[in-house]
Amino acid sequence: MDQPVLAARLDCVRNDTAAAPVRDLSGEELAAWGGFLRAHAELTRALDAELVEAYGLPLTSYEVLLRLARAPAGSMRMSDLADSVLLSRSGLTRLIDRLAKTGLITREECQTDQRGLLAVITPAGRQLFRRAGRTHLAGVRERFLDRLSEDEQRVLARIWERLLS
Amino acid sequence: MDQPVLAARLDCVRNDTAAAPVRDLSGEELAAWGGFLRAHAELTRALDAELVEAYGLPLTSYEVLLRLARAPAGSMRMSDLADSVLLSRSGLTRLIDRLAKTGLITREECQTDQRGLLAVITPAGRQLFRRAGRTHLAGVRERFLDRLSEDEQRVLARIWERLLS
DNA sequence: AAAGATTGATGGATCAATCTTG
DNA sequence: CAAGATTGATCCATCAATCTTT
Repeated sequence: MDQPVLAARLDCVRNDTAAAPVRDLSGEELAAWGGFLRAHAELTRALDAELVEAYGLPLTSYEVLLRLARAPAGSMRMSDLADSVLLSRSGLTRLIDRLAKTGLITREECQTDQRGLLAVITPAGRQLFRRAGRTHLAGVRERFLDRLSEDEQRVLARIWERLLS
Repeated sequence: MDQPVLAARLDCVRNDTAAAPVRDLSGEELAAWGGFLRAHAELTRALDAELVEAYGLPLTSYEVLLRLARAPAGSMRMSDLADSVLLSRSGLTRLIDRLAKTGLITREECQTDQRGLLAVITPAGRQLFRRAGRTHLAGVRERFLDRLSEDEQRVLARIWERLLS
């Protein structure tokens, strides 16, 4: 059908036969960066599989339940929720659709602003969250936290804070 | 249509009204783990967008070009390639389809084993890889490596190695 | 039968366009 | 018109089933 994207892009970058001034990653740099990518991939894959296996609940859905369970009145505006779980608006809309279909979440109108909608966690949602939380926390501890010293945890926290600022 | 997954799963975990013996994450633990997730999400999102914007080349495709460019003869078996970029077999098949359609990769039969196929990077693929590599490395340095001390890089490398073993 | 690769069905995410309310 | 949310089209990944070669 299409495929024009790459072809088009190739045209705009003609003629750079000049030498490449790119220093490759050093061994240490590669270990720091590549390991980061690989560790994330393996951890999230394992944790997601674990939750799906035990409760049919993917990791992203768990994150949504987590935010709502922590929020006052168990509810949040759709936009805020989307931001907090790093999902697009439309992505969250459809995720909430799914969670609502299984009764873990309901939608409520927002009193102060008729445009807004609230996602609210149901009692069933809270119950599943509590159970899944046990599994999930155990997994995070076993695969991640328990393999780090307190010192290393502090170093990591400092690093993430710097990267995200 | 269906939705039976969650409902079914809820049934199998009846009756755990007992107290939850789950200690929540401490502040430091949360910072180490949550920051890890968040940093990964933001970094890969930005790096992917950068490559797509400049070359129409998503990050996963770039990774494939990288592996092939480094491999002897610019070629790898489909299975090995799939493993090395952490993709399922079928996922890789379709990704190679796309890359072949734009001329960055070709498929070749494997001489020693008629079952196998080789993915081979083309000259056009190498050229795009070189260009995209500059962009990508610069991005990784700017957003990640340059914000870490050498010491921190070493600590990270040690941690990833431990997590992945 | 097992291994390598592909295909069909489906899940889950995105962007762009749209609808409603402020 | 701007903001909140949803819908339509599409992209990218997975699992399960299949086909070929060993």
